[in-house]
Amino acid sequence: MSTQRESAPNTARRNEASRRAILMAAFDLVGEVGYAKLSIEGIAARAGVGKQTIYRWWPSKGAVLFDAFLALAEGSDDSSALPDTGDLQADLTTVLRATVEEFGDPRFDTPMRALSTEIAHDPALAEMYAERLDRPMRELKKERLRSAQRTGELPADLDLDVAIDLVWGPLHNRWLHRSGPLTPEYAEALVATALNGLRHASASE
Amino acid sequence: MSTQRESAPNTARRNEASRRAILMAAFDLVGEVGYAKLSIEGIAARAGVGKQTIYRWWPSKGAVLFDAFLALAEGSDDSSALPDTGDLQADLTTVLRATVEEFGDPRFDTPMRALSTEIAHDPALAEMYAERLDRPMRELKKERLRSAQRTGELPADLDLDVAIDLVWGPLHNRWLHRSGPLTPEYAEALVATALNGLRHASASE
Amino acid sequence: MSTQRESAPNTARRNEASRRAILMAAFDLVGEVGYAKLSIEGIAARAGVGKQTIYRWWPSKGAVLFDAFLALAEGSDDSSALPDTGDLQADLTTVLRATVEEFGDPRFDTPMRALSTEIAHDPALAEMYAERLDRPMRELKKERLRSAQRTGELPADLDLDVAIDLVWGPLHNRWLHRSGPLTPEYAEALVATALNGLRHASASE
Amino acid sequence: MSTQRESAPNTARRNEASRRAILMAAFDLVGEVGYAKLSIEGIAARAGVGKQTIYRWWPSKGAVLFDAFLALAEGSDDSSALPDTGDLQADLTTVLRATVEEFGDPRFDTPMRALSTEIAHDPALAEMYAERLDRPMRELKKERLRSAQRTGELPADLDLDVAIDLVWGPLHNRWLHRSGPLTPEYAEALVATALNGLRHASASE
DNA sequence: CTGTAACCGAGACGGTACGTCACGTCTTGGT
DNA sequence: ACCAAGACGTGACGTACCGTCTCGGTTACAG
Repeated sequence: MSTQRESAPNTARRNEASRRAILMAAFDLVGEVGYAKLSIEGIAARAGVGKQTIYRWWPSKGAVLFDAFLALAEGSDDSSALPDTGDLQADLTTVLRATVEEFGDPRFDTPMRALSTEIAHDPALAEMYAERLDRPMRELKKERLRSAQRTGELPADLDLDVAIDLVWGPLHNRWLHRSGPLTPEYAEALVATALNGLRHASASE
Repeated sequence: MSTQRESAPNTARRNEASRRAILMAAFDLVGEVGYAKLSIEGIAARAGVGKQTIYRWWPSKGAVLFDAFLALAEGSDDSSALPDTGDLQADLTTVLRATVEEFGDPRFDTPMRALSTEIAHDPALAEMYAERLDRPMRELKKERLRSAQRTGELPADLDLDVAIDLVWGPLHNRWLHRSGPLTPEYAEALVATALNGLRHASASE
Repeated sequence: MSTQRESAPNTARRNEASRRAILMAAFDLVGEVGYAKLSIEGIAARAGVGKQTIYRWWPSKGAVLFDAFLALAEGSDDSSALPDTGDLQADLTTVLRATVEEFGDPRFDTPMRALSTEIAHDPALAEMYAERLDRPMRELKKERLRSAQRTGELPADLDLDVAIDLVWGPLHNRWLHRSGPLTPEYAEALVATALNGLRHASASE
Repeated sequence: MSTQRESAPNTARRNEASRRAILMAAFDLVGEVGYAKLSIEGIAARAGVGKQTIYRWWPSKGAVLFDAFLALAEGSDDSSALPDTGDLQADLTTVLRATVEEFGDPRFDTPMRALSTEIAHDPALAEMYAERLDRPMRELKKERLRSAQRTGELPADLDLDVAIDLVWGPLHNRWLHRSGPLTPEYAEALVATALNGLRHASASE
């Protein structure tokens, strides 16, 4: 017996060139005109492709964009581990400072923002995002924290998911909602405070 | 000196009934059909109002929705202070647990999500949000933290903005991106870890 | 009590310039590209009008074309009577020869053909055609035949509808189906044979 | 010598089952959904055939339909002669009454209408129609008229093409354009008037 | 107490994009 | 080689809303 999906298109016959052109067009366009003005028609036109070819393979504008990100992520060396000098606070600060810088680059800011908000509205997309993009990155972060647990820098019983949320959550939040300036200093303060806790905030010095 | 907007409509002549009908229709509709399918035409029809009446007073769909929230917030007793029993961790846990519950209510979830993502794309709206909705709530939170500083529960030199981000950021983040289960236990762990810091996470017990 | 048509658009607010531009564009286009390749989009583009403006006022491509003909017919002096020299055969021959010539003109042939076949498929359109275009012309023809009845050229008890069909039907038929050459000679033979009957076909000479 | 069409497919290898399925599907579908909504895709799907198999053998939708008619006509006994009792008027009345009845049957009306209008727009098709379907029927009619010429019922110098047009043209016209009721009485009046001529219309009695 | 001007509902308008359908061409794999 | 299946680029469909623009009707201030 085989898994029988209703009228699922035959992936074997798929045109790889069109697929790539669509993904590239989607990524480029979202950076140029923003997510709100991104249209399937626009993507199709830019990619030199029929609209139906998009509708055949993706359920929504957001799904296309997501795949575009995925292709990009898989193409890059995102699989590289976080720095591990033995000094957790220094390493985290380095990473968050880099993230701050990345957020400041419009070429990343616009499409990332689009993906973030699209995910907020589409649970199916959120699931895909969690599985394919968030989980691998989260695993890298966990690895660094586990290393810190091994050296005794962090307690062994620390809930790593909470820990990661505590360090990266506020940063992502401030970026997405523009609820405050996104500076290297903020990244430093965040790491320091998260590591030491509110009660001992000045202990880092 | 007064800010002179070009051909600004005369607020005095404004029809209050229409304004309220529009705000109510916007809020109701966003809960029924979601933000993406919310349309000015739909709001106008539901409110029994001409489209022009909306375009006359609001620059965008998001602005209408924002005003709808504002009206709701001002109508409620959101201005009440956070609980202050003298035990900061207990009080914050109470507050975050309530927030978790609120996020679980679809009547709040859908419109709030809409506002959140709209803000992410519209800096002007973000500014309004920061000013009119976020700042007052943040002030209440700061007040509670200052109280804790006075009693010595928190260091006097703690950066309260970072502190607030550290406690509420991860929660809001997990809600918006559905990056994990939103449970009371998570709220508790968050408060405990944030207060004690990652290095001393088990010190709260 | 008033006649309550369901969601009928308010004719009063109608833009007359757009209406005329649409009609003209439709007529021109059908002559240029033929009925099969005539599209609402094309008409709208040529007329400088939104598609919705067409859909708002006409139920179908054929209805637009029909109105275009109607406007043309009303604009011209089609209301002029048929010639009446006292010699019925001569007069009918004159008229049919003119019709043959008209059918040979591509500027009339293409759109007329389009209207004719559209009518064949759409009973509602057929009704409109019968009422607005065919009936007036038929009345003019009847008038000429009645005059012949008065002078004794035709019997008083002749069924004029059958008579008209007999004279014009074959011509229209041969034109539409291209079932034979459309010549002045054919027009002459037709009139002679119809007037004298098959049994006495040579009696006209 | 044979007419050599460029890259004509090898008729020998043709799948007869597919051909018949296509023709049947085309005929059935045109009766079900009408000519306008008849599509190659629909025919292919209904016939269980690839689209290419249709495009390989027919140049257009109309050509398929025409072949479907042809197959039907050749399958039936349309080659039978018209009745010849010696009374021309009676015989023609019988034939036209039968035709009137046929036109009233939706199973014939819809596809016939489709073919008729398609012919009006496509000269190539018209030529095929004239050759393959119209000419044989016209020959049968002429045969009956020649018989009447032999018995002296009709003049020997009568133009038979004009005569046939005069009798059948008005009927076909009224059917196609719905320009009046299609009744047995109309058939009778038509025959009588055509035979006797307008000038002696009452002479048949 | 009465213009008159702004606001109001309604909705037509020129547009853009939607998501679907069918076109005619093409490629793949099976017989 | 022909066939079924169906992906492809193309283009039109008919619908939904966009934001702008009259159109009368109705307030509410100004002369």
